[in-house]
Amino acid sequence: MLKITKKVEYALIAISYLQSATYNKPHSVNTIAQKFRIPKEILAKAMQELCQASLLESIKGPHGGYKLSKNPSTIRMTEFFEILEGPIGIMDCYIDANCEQIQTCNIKDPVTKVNNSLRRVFNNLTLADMA
Amino acid sequence: MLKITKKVEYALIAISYLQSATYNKPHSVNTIAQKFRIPKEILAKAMQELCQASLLESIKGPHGGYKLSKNPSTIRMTEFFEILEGPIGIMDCYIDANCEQIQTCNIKDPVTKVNNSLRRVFNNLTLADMA
DNA sequence: ATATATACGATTAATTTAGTCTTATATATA
DNA sequence: TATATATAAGACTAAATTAATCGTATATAT
Repeated sequence: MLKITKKVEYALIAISYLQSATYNKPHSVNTIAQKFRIPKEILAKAMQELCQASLLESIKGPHGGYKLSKNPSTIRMTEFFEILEGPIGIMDCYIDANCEQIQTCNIKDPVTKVNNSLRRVFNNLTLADMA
Repeated sequence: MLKITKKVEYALIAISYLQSATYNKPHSVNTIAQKFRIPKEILAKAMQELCQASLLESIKGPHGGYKLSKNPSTIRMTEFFEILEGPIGIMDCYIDANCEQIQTCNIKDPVTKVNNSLRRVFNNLTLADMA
């Protein structure tokens, strides 16, 4: 119930590690994956997405890897989650306006309120809180 | 991201309906399923579980169905969710203490804090808020 | 050149969720 | 008392999502 995906979990582990590790030195996906015994391919994909969103900086080649490119305390968890998995919400209708049952739906308003509450929780948490 | 299941969604629809409908009269799964165009079997299963947890009262036979057996404003969403889907938490380790990576896990504490925040949100919402 | 790293897409496997089907039991009422 | 309507419960199938793997291209330090 209300689970995050492994991709997000692995990304959190990596970000937490980057915060505790040497700041100016890049850390490779291989290193992190081995250290925490997580599949490197999934982590790699997450890191690429975070890089595209410019939360991370990537350095290619030997001794390369990823570095934090922003202060984690400035990144809200909402943003982090949504880069990796799209909008936060307990039901899809929050975005998917194509729901045919939208007229008869009797829980639209409360669901919106719950979504807002959830977003409030994750707006008040930053990546720095995950370290 | 952080979605509820259809079972929970359908149960919310039904509970919301029961709150707006005649209180002392039972309402059948068939009626509710047709009214909101949702699959009756899934709804039926949810209703049975809520009945076992004595949130609902069931009346068998013709003119039977389900009635609310408690004031919805006294039922926390936490309780409601957990009857239908088990413990709330963004990761399984909250309950599943068998995780082999628990020693090396560097996000255990923050994840616990997030879980607590989530539970706080749903502790402060009651079923009455969903009507 | 070579080894190490990211980038990205395709594919497969596993798990979870959603939905259907079947049978049993209770009961109102014609 | 037969019948139709309802819940109870579990088995089963289908669909969708998630997790994991594989392959190939590109960049770059040494």
